[in-house]
Amino acid sequence: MEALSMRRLGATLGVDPMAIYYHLPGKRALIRRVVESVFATMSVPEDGGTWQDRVRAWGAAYRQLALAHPNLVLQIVTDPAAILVAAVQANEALYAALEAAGLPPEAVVGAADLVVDYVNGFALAQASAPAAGTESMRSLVAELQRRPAEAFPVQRRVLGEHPDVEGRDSFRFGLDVIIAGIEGLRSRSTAGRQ
Amino acid sequence: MEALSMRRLGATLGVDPMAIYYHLPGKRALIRRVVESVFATMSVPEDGGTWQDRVRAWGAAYRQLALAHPNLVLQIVTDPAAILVAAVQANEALYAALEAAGLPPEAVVGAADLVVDYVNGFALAQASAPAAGTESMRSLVAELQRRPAEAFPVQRRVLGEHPDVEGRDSFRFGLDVIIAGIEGLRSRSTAGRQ
DNA sequence: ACCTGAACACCGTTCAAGT
DNA sequence: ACCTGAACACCGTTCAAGT
Repeated sequence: MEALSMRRLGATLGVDPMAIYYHLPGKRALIRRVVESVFATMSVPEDGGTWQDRVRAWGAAYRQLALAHPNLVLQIVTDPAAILVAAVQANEALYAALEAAGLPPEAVVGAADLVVDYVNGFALAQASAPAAGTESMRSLVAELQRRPAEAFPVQRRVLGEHPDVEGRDSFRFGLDVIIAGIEGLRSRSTAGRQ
Repeated sequence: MEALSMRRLGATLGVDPMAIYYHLPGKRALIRRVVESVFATMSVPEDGGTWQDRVRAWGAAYRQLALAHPNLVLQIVTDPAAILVAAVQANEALYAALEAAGLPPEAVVGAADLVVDYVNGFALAQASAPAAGTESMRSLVAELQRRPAEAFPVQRRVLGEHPDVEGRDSFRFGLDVIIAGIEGLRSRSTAGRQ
């Protein structure tokens, strides 16, 4: 996706590449516009279900968006202004779900950042995964085998014992662990039970 | 840090830029070598303390490395082969800590991926933060004010009520929530208590 | 074995000029 | 108001050639 160059864009528009500079101040501005319009696309079902389900729904929506537009996450994470645009657009539903969990404001912010950072990290790892599927599990094992036999014993042991990693959804797994952690926060911060 | 170009590297080595191609097959190979040598630098104290402390120590070490070499995380996450090199190097200590927590192998893998994805997401967000300090909190508020007043009500409310976000370490906060979530996994997967 | 230099096919961005 | 074209200062990589 260096396919998006000013010159190529100009070419596919059948226009002199430099015409773009009349409409936008530069390439970063172009990317910000793309980010903005893609995130306007992200629809996460408001309300309905527990706050846990709403966080999961948010995660699923973000992930779907990242899958539909690989490299986009990279562009976002690379440009402070794009981060802002994306964050403001996407965070609303997430904040709402976490507020519904009964968290105090600073915990809502902290928990939302955690979820966003995780989801971005996951999306990036997945975007540049060698082959889809086992999410680089096989290649990790292969890399280990290329190293001296006595190195990295724990990874060898754990990965040697690994059962079918095929069948599991590691995104969902991570998100569920995070949600469990947030549940702990909740009981710590609320006086009674709710 | 597009400062690392083959031509510039050649120049600072006082050598024809193309001489590099005799030693390495291309720029990606160069970056992989850099990643490899930087990660060889990452030292996380083996043993000592609870598994929770060891996970925190690992997180702190990774974070320090990311702070010392901003853009590096971006290069890693951008190149499948670099991911492998970095993962194999860094994951050993993390796997060891999670194994010590008494998790079954597939949970060790899942939890390690979660921690790594979070830490990468955090590092990337921080690397391109506009101004250090509040971690883009101020600019998020500013961005909100540039939008129509009726938009994004939840974010306005929560961020309006936010107390001193200055004083808190949001990396540590997120990591602790994750650790709490992993503790939940543990009690679910072990027969007795340990 | 190691380095050089010219060349190729690209970039983003500027600036003066055209309609 | 909107587009063009030449130019500038870069990229990564190839390939034949030098020592």
